[in-house]
Amino acid sequence: MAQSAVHGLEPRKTPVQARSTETVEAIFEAAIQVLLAVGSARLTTTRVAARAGVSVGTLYQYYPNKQALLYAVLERHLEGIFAAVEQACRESCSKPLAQMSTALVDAFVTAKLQRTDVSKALYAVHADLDGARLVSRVHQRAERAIVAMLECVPGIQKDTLPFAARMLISTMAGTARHVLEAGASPAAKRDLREHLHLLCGAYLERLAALPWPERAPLTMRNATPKDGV
Amino acid sequence: MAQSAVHGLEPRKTPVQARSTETVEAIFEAAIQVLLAVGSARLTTTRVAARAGVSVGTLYQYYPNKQALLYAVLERHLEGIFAAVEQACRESCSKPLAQMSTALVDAFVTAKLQRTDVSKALYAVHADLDGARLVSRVHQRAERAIVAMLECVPGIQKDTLPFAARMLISTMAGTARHVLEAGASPAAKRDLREHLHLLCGAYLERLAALPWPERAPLTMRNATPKDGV
DNA sequence: CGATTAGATGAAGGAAGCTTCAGGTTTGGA
DNA sequence: TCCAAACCTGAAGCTTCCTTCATCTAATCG
Repeated sequence: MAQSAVHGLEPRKTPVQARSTETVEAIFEAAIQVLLAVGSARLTTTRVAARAGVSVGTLYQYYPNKQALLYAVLERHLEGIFAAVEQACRESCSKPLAQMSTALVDAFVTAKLQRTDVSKALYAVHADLDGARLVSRVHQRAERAIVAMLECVPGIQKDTLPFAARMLISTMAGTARHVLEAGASPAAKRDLREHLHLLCGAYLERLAALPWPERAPLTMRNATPKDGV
Repeated sequence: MAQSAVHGLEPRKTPVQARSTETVEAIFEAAIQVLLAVGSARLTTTRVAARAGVSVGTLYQYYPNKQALLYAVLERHLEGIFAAVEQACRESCSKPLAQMSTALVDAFVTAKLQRTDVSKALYAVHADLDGARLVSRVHQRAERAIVAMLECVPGIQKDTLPFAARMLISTMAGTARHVLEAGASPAAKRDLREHLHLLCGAYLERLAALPWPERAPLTMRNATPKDGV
């Protein structure tokens, strides 16, 4: 279950009896509810506890502090999304490039837009926590999966793949965020998916068609002036 | 100077004498300094005032509250970046598609990565303030500029342009954010620029090559199953 | 050179909310 | 049944920080 690699955010105590297992889950769900109801800025531990039907003290028995609680929520959310991405990558390994792209985009978009409200609310949490570290950890797994998938493409430049994977992830994340923060109308959701198909498809095909350089790959160490695409 | 369209964030008093003009600027700069020094979460009005060499009371004479101050900082930052983008669009109107893409990417990347530390620190501010509204206002201007530029491309589907422009902006913003939050090494900066050239170039060329549909544009109302890119 | 306006001060009020802990209740096994 | 461990309670301590305002100094003008 992906050990939290951040100090001070580990659960304080692990539930033993069934009663407390339910309590912990109730607190977790309540955190999401409160997030949706009043937003990240006005989310307080007391409010979360009240919503969960327990007292604050109980909350602090399982989460050492407010951050830890929010961290757990964010973590589960991200895990869900990138698990979907990883699976799509695994399943598309032997397929043609265009289908890889489509599968990747569809997996991400579907997962990310499943619970529009939650996705949106969690952007604020991400900032509070300095979620960058968590995000980068989760992204890294997705990145590896994408690289593994793309390595199956014949003739592709392998050394560009890690950064290309990061580009794909951050492009999908960035555009989705934009759509979410703008309200995520049904039309926008549809457009997002279709344009991402175009965008990622075109990018990957161009990457695959890139000529093999003699000595200087795309990520070159020796500075030569850039001239055009 | 782009009237702040958000209530309660307007300056409380406008400097009249030269002395106070300097004070206001000092406070503004101090806010950035403190942001870089201790981060958004630990930025307090007292700290900012101290760094500016004035007392808290003075700060509150010009900024009605802490948010207003941070809003001003974020606003100037975004204005700077998207002014560069707008200019690039204006200058590339008659050029070929590939050069449009390159100019757009270069303008954005150069502006955004100019002050890596500031860009990075402001992500937290964006969240505190619900900067989404501000961002969308600034993005809208950039979007219009991009659309105007792309409309010069012969044979391109005009009705896809607004969303395409949003895709370009949010792609650039998303990938840049990723690079910034990962530390923005020189290598990553270089890769970002070059991959954005590939990505945006490929996307735009594909958009331009899109066949004109009979009745159903890309944003179609009647659901037909998707089959491949 | 007064009078008036602009600008600056910073101690203190006050709100908000995280976290603790001393003491109660429930559970489950012996 | 009885006890120890698990679990729960919630008032209160404590910290942090935003914001105000009565008061003081500096600039400007007739």
